[in-house]
Amino acid sequence: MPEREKLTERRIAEEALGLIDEDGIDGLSMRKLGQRLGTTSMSIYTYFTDKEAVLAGVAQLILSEVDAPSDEGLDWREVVRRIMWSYREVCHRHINAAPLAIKYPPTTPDALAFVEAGFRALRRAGFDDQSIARSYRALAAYSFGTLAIEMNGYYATASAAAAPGARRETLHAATLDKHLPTVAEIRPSLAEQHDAEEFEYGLELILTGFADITAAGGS
Amino acid sequence: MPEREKLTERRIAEEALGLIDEDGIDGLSMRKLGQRLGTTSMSIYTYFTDKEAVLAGVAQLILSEVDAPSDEGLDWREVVRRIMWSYREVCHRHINAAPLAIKYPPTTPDALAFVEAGFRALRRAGFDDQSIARSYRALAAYSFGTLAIEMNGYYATASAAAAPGARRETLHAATLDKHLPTVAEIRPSLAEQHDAEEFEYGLELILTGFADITAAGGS
DNA sequence: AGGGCCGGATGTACACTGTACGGGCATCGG
DNA sequence: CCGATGCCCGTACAGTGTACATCCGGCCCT
Repeated sequence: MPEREKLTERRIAEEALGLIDEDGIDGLSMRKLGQRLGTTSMSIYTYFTDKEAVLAGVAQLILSEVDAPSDEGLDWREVVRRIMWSYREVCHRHINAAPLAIKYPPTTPDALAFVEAGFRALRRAGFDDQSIARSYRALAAYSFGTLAIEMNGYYATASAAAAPGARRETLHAATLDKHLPTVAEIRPSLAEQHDAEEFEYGLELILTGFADITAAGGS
Repeated sequence: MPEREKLTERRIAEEALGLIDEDGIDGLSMRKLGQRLGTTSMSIYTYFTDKEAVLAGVAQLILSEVDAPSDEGLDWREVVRRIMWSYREVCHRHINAAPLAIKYPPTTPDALAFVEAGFRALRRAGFDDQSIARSYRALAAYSFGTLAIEMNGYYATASAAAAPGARRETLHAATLDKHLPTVAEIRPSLAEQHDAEEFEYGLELILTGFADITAAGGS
């Protein structure tokens, strides 16, 4: 009831993000969102065509939180590093909403700010258009994948007793892992990985690869 | 009606996959699945605790389709290449179900077969446990991210008129892209990328990085 | 000032979802 | 022959997204 502020596309997305932060992405229903805004679910449809559109709006919101460093006097590598780490930080802070940042590309100016910053840095470093596009794609792929792994505790569930929901065929760790000896051997090393370290490892690996591009002379 | 075959965890997962292939992941409902199996929705709960468990089962199913090359006489790079390309091919063939392959790690022996093959190849090439875990993670991250990008036509929607579902604030391409000049410049290059080529580019980049690990002597 | 209008907000209704619960069934061990 | 034990299914319930019709409040035009 206190929420009698005027309804706004922005405000709706913010409140939706709050709800997702608390209850997860499936916990967001139009009715709950309407209630949280002090109205009903149908009011939202004045500003968004769909529930999907609301989700896309939430994605824009969190993407706009990513740092967009001005590249004055910064090595292009450093600019990319800052963007990537900031992206990761933002998605971890809104971990429940992270799938949205993966699914919906940045489209609004605010959400595109960090992309612009990255592109500009690469351009100043002498990358041609195609190399920039390529690098963007590789970096996006890497961060998406990293998030996907870090989210559901990928390796945690992987190490758990297999086939969690299946009622039959629970494979006994001891006996059946002898059909997959190497998997059994490596599992512990997977479990004890540190997310941040591994993220850095892969990121630097990619940056090194890019450096070779520029060394080879761009196009 | 013709479907009076005995109900089975496997058969349920297969039929669910078929339904997802046709109608997408949201098009799968327990009722439709039951009907397709010749029974009702509730019968499924004898074999799976949840709808989620069914989805995890579908994931195992498609993961088990990935090639698991025997590494006899193959360079480890070639083994990894085959696995990665096969993984990509399988996920593209079941493009609607691909998010499941990302969300649920392989747990059943069949689904783990390709992981075992990859691990074995790396081990024979002299990678220690930690390096194998690292490489697995990096490769998984890359393929997940690649899929995420290739799935929803990431760059296609990115290039489309912005904020598709929002009723207000459609940003006019010409005028507002002057606030994001570099983005505007690069967009065409993004649009004309070829998925397979870019996948190969990134994959080879990663493999080269791994080679440096082994050259440096493993640990 | 009065009347028309129109866009934002909402109430109701419908088709559909996942699944808890309780009963029916056939098969098998005693 | 009698239980009993899995498999199967029918019903019921709470909750979902949203189409559609309605309402209300402020603006413009005459």
